[in-house]
Amino acid sequence: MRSDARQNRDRVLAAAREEFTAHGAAASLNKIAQRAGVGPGTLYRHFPSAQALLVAIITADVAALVDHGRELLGHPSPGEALRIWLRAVAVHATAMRGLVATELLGADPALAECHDRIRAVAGDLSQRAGVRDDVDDLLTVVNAVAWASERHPGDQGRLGRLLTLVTRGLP
Amino acid sequence: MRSDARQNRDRVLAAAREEFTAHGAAASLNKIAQRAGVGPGTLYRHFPSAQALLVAIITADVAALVDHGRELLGHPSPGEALRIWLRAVAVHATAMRGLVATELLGADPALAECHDRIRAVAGDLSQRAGVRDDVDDLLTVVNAVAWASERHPGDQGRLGRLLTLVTRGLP
DNA sequence: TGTACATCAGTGAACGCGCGTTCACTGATGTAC
DNA sequence: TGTACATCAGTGAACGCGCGTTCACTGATGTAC
Repeated sequence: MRSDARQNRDRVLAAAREEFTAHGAAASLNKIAQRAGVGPGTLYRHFPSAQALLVAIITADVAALVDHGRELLGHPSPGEALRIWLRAVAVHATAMRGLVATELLGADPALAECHDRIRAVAGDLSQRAGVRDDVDDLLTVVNAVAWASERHPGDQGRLGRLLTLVTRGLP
Repeated sequence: MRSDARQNRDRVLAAAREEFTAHGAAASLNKIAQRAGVGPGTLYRHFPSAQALLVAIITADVAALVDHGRELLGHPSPGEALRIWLRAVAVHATAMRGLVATELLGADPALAECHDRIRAVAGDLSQRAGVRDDVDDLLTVVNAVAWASERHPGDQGRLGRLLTLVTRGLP
């Protein structure tokens, strides 16, 4: 890839991250291009749709999350490891303003793979901690709580309290 | 109020309920008017903004919810009463596609009153059940779970499972 | 190292679209007699 | 009961707006010599 192209691609990705964080699903592609300092055509050259943009952002986040989870498999306290990782998942979800699961992200195969990778790690950590709940249910609750706590940006401790509330029933 | 005006107002409200349920915050006022069989001007005559529409819908729902909660104060099992009512809250939230807390519903005083009334009932039921968590946190979690389970319409039992998961730590 | 040029990325005005919203006009309602 | 009329609700074409998206054109890059 040509050097200017890579640079613009990176700038678009950074701008998209900011816009999605600020406006969630209501983010505008024209504004992302404007914020990145490129024409709308340039954005489309790199990402044919808003979904493609999101996929690129989320794929990177998920890779980091999966690595983190794998490391936590060696944590001395399995229950604690699960809680730490679920919190990291929540923070990731928060950064995208609940977009993780919005309609925008319908049927993209790359996202399905992201989901599978997250679920696999969640499954490993859960099993090690002796949790018997459905892994999807657990992740859904964590995402839901993340989404909810985003909407009270003034209340810093809320995410922590909500996570404590919902994970209190775990072993 | 003139009889035709009341009839149209009711039809707009019914149409709005359907559109908000189907499309959440992305519902279109023009489409609501169309569905109700009135011109857009008629909608505006009754409700000057989307927020006014939502306030009218939610106020009615909340009144029913509060009545239900008051009745449950006489339930023989306080813990069970709280669970039943939280489930009703979740179902109400589900009907509005997570709109209950969207930006659309910013600073309307009528909504603040709705919130206060819900919180009061939640507080009474919680106290009776010996729950020591912050009432707002509890309601937030329930709303979050409702929001999350909406997005899996195929999975009927999900809402119940999620509620069980998050209320398992309660007395 | 210097230059010519093919390639491909970037540009941004312009398009069609559906949105929220308005307002001059029409018409139904309900009242006064 | 019947009629005239004032009131106010309903209409819907039209407006401006910002959106996603396109495409003919410009210009930067990197390579071949």
